[in-house]
Amino acid sequence: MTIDLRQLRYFVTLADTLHFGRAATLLHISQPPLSRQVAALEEELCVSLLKRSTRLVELTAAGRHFHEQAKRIIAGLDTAVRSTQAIERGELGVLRVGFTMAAAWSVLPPLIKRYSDAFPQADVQLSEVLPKELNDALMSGNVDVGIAFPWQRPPGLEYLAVHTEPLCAVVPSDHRLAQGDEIAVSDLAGEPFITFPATTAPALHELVIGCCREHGFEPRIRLETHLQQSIVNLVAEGLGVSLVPQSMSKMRLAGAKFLPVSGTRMVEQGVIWAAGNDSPCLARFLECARAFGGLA
Amino acid sequence: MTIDLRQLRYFVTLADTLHFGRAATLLHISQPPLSRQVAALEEELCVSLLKRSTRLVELTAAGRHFHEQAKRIIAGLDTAVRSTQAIERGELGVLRVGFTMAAAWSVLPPLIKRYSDAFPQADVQLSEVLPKELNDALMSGNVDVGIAFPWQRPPGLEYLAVHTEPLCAVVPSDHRLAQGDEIAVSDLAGEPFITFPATTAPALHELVIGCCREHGFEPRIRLETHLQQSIVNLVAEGLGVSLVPQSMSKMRLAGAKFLPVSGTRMVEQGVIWAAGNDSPCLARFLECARAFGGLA
DNA sequence: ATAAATAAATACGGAAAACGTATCAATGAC
DNA sequence: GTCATTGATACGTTTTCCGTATTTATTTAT
Repeated sequence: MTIDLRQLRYFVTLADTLHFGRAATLLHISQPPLSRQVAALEEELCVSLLKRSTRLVELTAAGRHFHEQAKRIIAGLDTAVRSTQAIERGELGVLRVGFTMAAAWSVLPPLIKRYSDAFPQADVQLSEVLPKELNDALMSGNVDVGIAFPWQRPPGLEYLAVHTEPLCAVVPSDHRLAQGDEIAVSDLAGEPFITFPATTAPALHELVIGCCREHGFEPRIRLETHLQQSIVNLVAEGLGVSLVPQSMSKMRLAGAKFLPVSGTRMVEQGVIWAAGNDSPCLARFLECARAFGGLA
Repeated sequence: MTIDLRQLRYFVTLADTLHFGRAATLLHISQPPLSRQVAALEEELCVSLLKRSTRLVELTAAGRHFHEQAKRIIAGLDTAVRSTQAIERGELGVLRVGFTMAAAWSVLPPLIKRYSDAFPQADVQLSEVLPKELNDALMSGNVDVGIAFPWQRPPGLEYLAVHTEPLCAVVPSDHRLAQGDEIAVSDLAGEPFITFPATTAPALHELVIGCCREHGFEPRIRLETHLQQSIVNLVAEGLGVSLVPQSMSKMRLAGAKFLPVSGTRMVEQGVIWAAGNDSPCLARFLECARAFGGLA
């Protein structure tokens, strides 16, 4: 089958006008090639599509059907071209985002909103990943971009910081420190600590411990929990205190009080992606991330 | 947009194999034209579909999408070709059949069954028409073929007989004639007649009256009814007798008895169509009708 | 590190296809 | 009966496309 799209276009115009001369004019060709191409199409189909007389051209039943089909095919190609171009521009497609819980409380929502507003046709697939799993997910191509606290990243992964914030303390509401407004890190010396788990979030874990050591004491770690957000729950139960990213204070919970802390280290969140990933959606997302980081 | 189906076919094969040389072999061309056509396609789309190195060819995100779309378009053309050919052969399409009530009791069911069995994909649209309306419906193209008793037909309409049957008498069950098995037409002389209506079924009306006159009496017409099948109902109520096509005796009804009648005229049923109607479904149907008439 | 091999792109000459002008044939109007 | 209209056909020209040969780049093997 050697049917040509040109033959379909010619036939559709002819079927629309039912006049070889006028159809040829619309197609910006002369009449003879139109006659020939349509005849060739009928030959290839082994179907007579038109009933011709020198005075009148009309479609056969098969011609009417093929007219509809040809229009559908041409329109389908047109939409295929448009959608393909939209995909290359990154306006259409899928962006798989892997985020950590710490990011979910801070930078994730506004960043995703910015991107989704800019590219409403892109399909954003969010999935929570454990920090230690993020690198693998990025390298294997299971996610396009990670949003997380930076950690050791293997060659081939790029990083861009988009957000920094201080740590803050969270203490039980009936704790003596809960009376004041702002505390120092050293005020927490001797308190039982509930920390981010070293196994799944080693970066945040070390940040908190390093912050304490910088201020002259070794934190007494009482609990670690695999679910980061339950740190606040455990504090509210009176089991200890913790240092968490300030954005977690949005999680208002009876029994827990968040306090600003002077002189803490900063928590940084950023986007991580595979350098070899040429997904157009990723490129557009990174533009958003750069702009977002610029105004932070 | 001057995209060519050949370019789609070339691209699909290339995307399937991800190897210019092997794809060219599958397409029975050499490698350079394949490179050129694919490059031309990308040029026309303004989209890079493939990431090439001299060692490795892979699809971009846009290329993966266009691959799917191109396959869909090519498959769509293929089915369009097949269905168009099926339409020309008369295997697919619509056949609009206009039938009269007399035909519905005799020739219509087996003829339609024969046709539907032979062409199960054809869509048969049955509609009852009054005999006097049939010619107009055929000439205007509202129906493709009529099944009816033959009547005056204008030039441009063709007719083919497919079925003949005798008339039979229908009398009330308690009528004196209901005792015997077969009667003569003249036995009905003097009986009140219920006939086919002269206005809507003039041909059958005249057949019955002519049959009586042939046997030496003028029927005393008591009733005519626009609904032909109600003739039997009225006979069952004891209002009179009638001569109807024998096939109507399939309509078993308490109170009415059908009796063979010797020496009646024959009722003929046939198909009627417009000579200029080149519907392939009609052509196939007429072949069925000819075969059906041949074995009757 | 160098050489060989592999794969895609490019150059160029010839073949095939498509187009346009001119013409023919058929049909309907005056 | 003549003319105008319309689609098909003939033929020369232009364009496009293909195939062979070559180039370029990258990977593998020595």
